[in-house]
Amino acid sequence: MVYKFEINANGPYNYEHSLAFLGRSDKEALFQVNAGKIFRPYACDGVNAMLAISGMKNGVNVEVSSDIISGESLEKISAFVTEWLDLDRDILAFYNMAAGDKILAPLVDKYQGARITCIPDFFETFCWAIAGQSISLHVVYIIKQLLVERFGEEAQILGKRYRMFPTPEKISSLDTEVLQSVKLTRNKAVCIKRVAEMVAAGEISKQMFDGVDTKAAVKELVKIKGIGGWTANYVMLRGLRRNDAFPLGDSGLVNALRIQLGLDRKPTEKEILDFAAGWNGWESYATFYLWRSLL
DNA sequence: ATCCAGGCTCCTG
DNA sequence: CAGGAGCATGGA
Repeated sequence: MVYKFEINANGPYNYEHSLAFLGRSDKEALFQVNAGKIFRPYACDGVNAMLAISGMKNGVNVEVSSDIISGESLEKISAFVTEWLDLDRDILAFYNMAAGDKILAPLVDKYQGARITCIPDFFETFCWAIAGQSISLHVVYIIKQLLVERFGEEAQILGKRYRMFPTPEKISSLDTEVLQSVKLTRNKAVCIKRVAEMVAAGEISKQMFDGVDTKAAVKELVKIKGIGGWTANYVMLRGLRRNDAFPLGDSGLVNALRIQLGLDRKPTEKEILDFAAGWNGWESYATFYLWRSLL
């Protein structure tokens, strides 16, 4: 059966920007972009379905194909898509701030309606961020593919088999040597295993950071060996959907700024903080729009 | 070949 | 405390 519903974004939204970001790699393991539609196998709490997402004015259409599905499950799927594409965030305040900023003004004009592509799964966010330290995006996609293929659980959807992102329980059960075999450095393998243990044991969770400001949350996360300022802020940005996460030193951020400002060298961290002085509270979206400028 | 990728730890002076 | 090597891998 196919169930259809719409999700309206909270404020400006242009689906084309979601497509551009989601379709940036042909190595993506968890979903597919094809002819303007996003196809994603979904398996959660015993509900298996294929999602087909397409754009509409200021929102998306979602088609859910599944053998059986409850209204409650459809609501969960709606919440999942909303979180993934960041459809519920009120971004008008960001636009108001950006309009007066010499770096951001042209970007919000050019990429009107672009929203951060978030990562709804808390553990997956960590894996992506940790794996992505100091290597090119291309290689992170390869690592993600290996993680999913080798350690992800299978889900049966409409007669076909798909693999989901590995659970923290599964990853925590692996020897670090095994984890290293998916092109992770030893430190990254140890760190991912540790985070897997912590998530599986409930020592860290999204809910735990409810009401905790971003700087304090970052301070907690960097206590974990292998997680530094960049990784913690990245998790805050894409996983916990904070407005004010700022992955300083991020190579994409640095390069985008260099290009936007026409510099013949990379801006220093001090200079970046200076540029960002007026972004107060919207560093996440500022960073994402700069990333968007590199696609 | 050499350098750099959406970094972090550890060691040195 | 700043500075630099080492880590894994693939692309330019």
